[in-house]
Amino acid sequence: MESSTAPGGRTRREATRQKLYEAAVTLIAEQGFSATTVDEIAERAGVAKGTVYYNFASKSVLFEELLRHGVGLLTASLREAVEDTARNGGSKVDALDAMIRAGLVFMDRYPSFTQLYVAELWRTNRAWQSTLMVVRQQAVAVVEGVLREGVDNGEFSAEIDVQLTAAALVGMVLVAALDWQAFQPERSLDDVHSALSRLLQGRVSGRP
Amino acid sequence: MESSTAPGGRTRREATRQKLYEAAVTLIAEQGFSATTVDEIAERAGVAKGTVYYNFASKSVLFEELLRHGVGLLTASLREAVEDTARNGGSKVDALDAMIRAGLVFMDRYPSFTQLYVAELWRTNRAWQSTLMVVRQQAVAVVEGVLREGVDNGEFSAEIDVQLTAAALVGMVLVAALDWQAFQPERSLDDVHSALSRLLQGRVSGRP
DNA sequence: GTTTTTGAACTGACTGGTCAGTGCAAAAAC
DNA sequence: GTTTTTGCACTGACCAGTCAGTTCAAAAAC
Repeated sequence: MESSTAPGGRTRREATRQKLYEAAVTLIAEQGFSATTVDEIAERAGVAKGTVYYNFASKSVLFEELLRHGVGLLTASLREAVEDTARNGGSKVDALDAMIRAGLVFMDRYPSFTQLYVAELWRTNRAWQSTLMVVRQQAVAVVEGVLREGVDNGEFSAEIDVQLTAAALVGMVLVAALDWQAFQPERSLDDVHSALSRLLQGRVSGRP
Repeated sequence: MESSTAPGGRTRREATRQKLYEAAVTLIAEQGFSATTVDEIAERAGVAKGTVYYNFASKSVLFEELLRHGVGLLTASLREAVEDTARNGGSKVDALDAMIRAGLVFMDRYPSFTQLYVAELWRTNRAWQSTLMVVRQQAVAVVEGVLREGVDNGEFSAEIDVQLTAAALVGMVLVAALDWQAFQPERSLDDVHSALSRLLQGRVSGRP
């Protein structure tokens, strides 16, 4: 049994799954999981309904794998940003700043995924609740790690609450990015980034 | 023929609507709008399904009025916080800090509403989209107002981006509060408040 | 020849919304 | 002060439509 590979090295099946992810992510971001029908997903992906069920056990499973896939990309991107600053001898604040930028870039590239993620994260009593917890923790842990290292090396106050501060930072970026997209999409990524940098470094009050 | 008033002076109808709001808010926060059935709402409120439609034109209308109701409470609370600090001769940073606290208190008291609001705010193509925009703006405008006044009186740097900064601040509080509730509910409100204060005032890096 | 996809038909559970009818307390009629 | 009327608030069985998931024979892709 050998899975034939398409030009890109992906199997045919993977290509189909990718199309289904892309179709599902925009539809679910717009309408929510329950309001999105499997027929719609299949139609937008340009495949037959039977194909959806050939590739995924159920609508929920498709969604769960989509979540894992997307957060995996984000986490990898955050980690890369941290490693880059470390390689260049940057401080921990630089690492946080690089992560803010990486987050903004991700949300700029995958706005639908971001919407969908925010919309589902704090729900309770849903089938994919545990999946969501796991992937969330993967991403937030990267931020927490940098904060902790900063505390250890004395760059950050020992009194900061790592967990809460990480959550607040993530929220800051998340909501600013969503507002940017929704209400002033003409702004550049650099604009948004510098506004958030300023806030991070406490340069809101006072001068320089 | 007079509309009978209950002990509190509220009409019977208003009492019923309140019960429906309360039932709807928790169910929709948990499951989302589409996944919540009118039958469920009626059952939890302890009324018949027909009563829902006697009091609201449709499921969507019930939801829209619920949104207006909830954000109205939040906005009032934020305004009050600002006025209190102004009365006591506080600075604009004090006003921001008071709003952070007011936001946390609100989210502590109405966690379900907060969940539901976040989950629906950035969706597109939904019936209540415009309602949501309006109420969001009411709330965010209070924050923007304080920032603008701070810039005018020189307390804040003239270079801050009022709109983006307001959004980021709101996001910071929102996400920190949701994470607090979801992942470490044992923490006190003061704990969370001081972590956010620290971040607001740029006391993360460095010492005191 | 094996894997994957197609597409249409079907099922059975569920859902938003409807509507004829009920209960009841205040008002009107007597 | 008793009887009758009024209309608001509520009820719950019912209906027409929708959707996730199944099935499968045939075709296409590899």
